[in-house]
Amino acid sequence: MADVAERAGVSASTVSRTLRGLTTVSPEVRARVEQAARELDFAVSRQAASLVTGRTGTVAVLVPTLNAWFMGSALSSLAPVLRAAGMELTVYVIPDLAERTSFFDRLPARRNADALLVFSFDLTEEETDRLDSLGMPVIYVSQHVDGRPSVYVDDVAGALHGTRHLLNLGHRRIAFIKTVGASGFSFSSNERLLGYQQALAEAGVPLDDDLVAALPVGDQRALTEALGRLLSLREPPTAVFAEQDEVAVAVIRALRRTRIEVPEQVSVLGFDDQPVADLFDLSTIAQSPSDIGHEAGRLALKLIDDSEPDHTQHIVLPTHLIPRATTAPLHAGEWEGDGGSPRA
Amino acid sequence: MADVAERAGVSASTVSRTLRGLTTVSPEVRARVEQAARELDFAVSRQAASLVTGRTGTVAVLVPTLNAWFMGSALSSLAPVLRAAGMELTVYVIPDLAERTSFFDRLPARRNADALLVFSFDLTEEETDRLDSLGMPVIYVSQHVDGRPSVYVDDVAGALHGTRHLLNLGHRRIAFIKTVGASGFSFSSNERLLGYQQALAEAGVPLDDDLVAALPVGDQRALTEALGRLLSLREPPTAVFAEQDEVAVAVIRALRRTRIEVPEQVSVLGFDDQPVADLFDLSTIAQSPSDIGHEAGRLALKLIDDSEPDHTQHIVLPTHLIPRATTAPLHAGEWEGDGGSPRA
DNA sequence: ATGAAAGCGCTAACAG
DNA sequence: CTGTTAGCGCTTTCAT
Repeated sequence: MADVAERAGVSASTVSRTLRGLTTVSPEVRARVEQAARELDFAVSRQAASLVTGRTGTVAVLVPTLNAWFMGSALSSLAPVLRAAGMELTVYVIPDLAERTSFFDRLPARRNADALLVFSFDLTEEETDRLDSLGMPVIYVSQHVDGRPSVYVDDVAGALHGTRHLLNLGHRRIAFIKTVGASGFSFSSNERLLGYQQALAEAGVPLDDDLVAALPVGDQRALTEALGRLLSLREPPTAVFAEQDEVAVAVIRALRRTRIEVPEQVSVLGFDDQPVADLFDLSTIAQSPSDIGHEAGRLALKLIDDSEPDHTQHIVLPTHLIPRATTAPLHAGEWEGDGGSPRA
Repeated sequence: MADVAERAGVSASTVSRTLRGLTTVSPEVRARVEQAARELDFAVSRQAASLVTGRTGTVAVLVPTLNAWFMGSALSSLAPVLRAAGMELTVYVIPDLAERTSFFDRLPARRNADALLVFSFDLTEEETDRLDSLGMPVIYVSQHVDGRPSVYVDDVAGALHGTRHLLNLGHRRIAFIKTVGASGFSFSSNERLLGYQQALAEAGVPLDDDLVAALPVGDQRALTEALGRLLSLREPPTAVFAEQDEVAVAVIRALRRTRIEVPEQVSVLGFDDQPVADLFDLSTIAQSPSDIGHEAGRLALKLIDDSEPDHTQHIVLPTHLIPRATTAPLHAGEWEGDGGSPRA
């Protein structure tokens, strides 16, 4: 910066003021400085700047993985929001318990970011408390944490609408497949199960624990077993609501492999509306991770600027049903429904 | 840090030495300092440290998007490599031309990272030159750039093997579907086309431009049109080699919609081995983005430490054919092949 | 093995 | 509107 100052024939302060866009610089001086800076390919060192401002110009995100549709979409739309505000994005990927422990132990984000966005983790209260000690706004994304700012979709309503859709099609025996994350990571499972149960209750359909399965996403064997359990019930389900599209697709493939037709004999409904849902013509509950990312970014910027950190913000985004080809009226199929005609 | 020093009853220098793991600290003092640091939840400010060391402790990556299988996998495996070395990961997402221009204009990474990893961009020579001026190692990932360190898979060999596989199955009319990225971003298209052509040449099969189509990924309409062109050729292809799994899957869906059986009538081969390939039982050429990410990370760390930046490193990773259910011998189908029996 | 002192590059008062 | 001065929190000589 001294070089630029010398070249422009001004003091370092003036260069600083110019480069930060302060208005208290005369046009001609500004021009000289900008030219000098350009000629020298000068860029301000965030390091040095933040040393004195106390702000790092960086937003950190904590994610379980980057290798997932949700994270990819959310971060892809979070990034431009930050960029537009001149902020950098640094990413902490915490794929397993060991890394998780180490992260919460050392809190490397401390002093190295102005805000932290925590994605999709099912945190213990201890961990949340620990994050409170970070000395920066912490925003919880895709999860509701009481008393802390969060951005998430209304999972209960989503699952409620999905289940209603199946009920409206005449289904009464509706299975629900929960996803249990590996090593303590969880998604919005519980909320979605709640929505499912709520819909059944309001329709007067009795809950049946046998219809609820929980399995790790991507575990083919567990899925097959769970499906086997469902199909061998005295009253097997005529519809399956999977809490994630990926699982729904696996269900479809497994059923078709057994020559059980979807949706003629069993309807299948997913949740997410990932690209794969379209490829499989999967009916599903759509959520928009890019909206989530966008909102989370805006909220982060706001909280960074806010001097009043008291008013806890909750941003709840909507979901909506995308009816495609894997859900159909009960009687359209030939499976034995309540009153339908049995089949060989 | 002064607080820690006071609490441990030592000087700031000693705290610094301890926290950086230097050996020149007596065990007892080390213990005192570590305890004090822990009690005060102290974390070193990278900002202040880098001001004097000249190193930021950060690796930057430049990606066109995060919303893609390749990036997600690569970054998910890059991250732990950096973490293990105590480095942070900052991400620049450049989704469009405007952001691209602005990035190369301002080069925000300057002075704010110790190395830059450039993913999957088809850079102009001007841009590459500009990056050279960054004053840090720049590593090109998933692309070969002459004279600069890069990490990529052998696309030529991959496409060569894929095409050979189809040739070995008896196919002679093999279409190739290239992908053209939006707004100047390109993937390894050209290399793959080259491998395809090479395989045909070595088998003595004449090249036919009519069999090569180029379309933007995700453009349903363009795909349908391209397919229409292929299917209305005097000698239509009996196999389609798509340069990306996503396109291959779209091809399969389009063909089946028209009641053209895959692979009985037309074989389809992809490239990548994304999860969706497995879901569609797609034969494909596998590449491993996680290996790429891993190697890129290691290379970055190495170049950061190296004082000798002369020996340009190129890391070329292998691909391999994953034969699944969408490629089959020519005569297994009923389409009119060269000598096959025509069908109604 | 430890401490004292200097200074990394910048911004924030404060003068003028 | 611009320059001067004093640090921000750390690492690094250089002593001891």
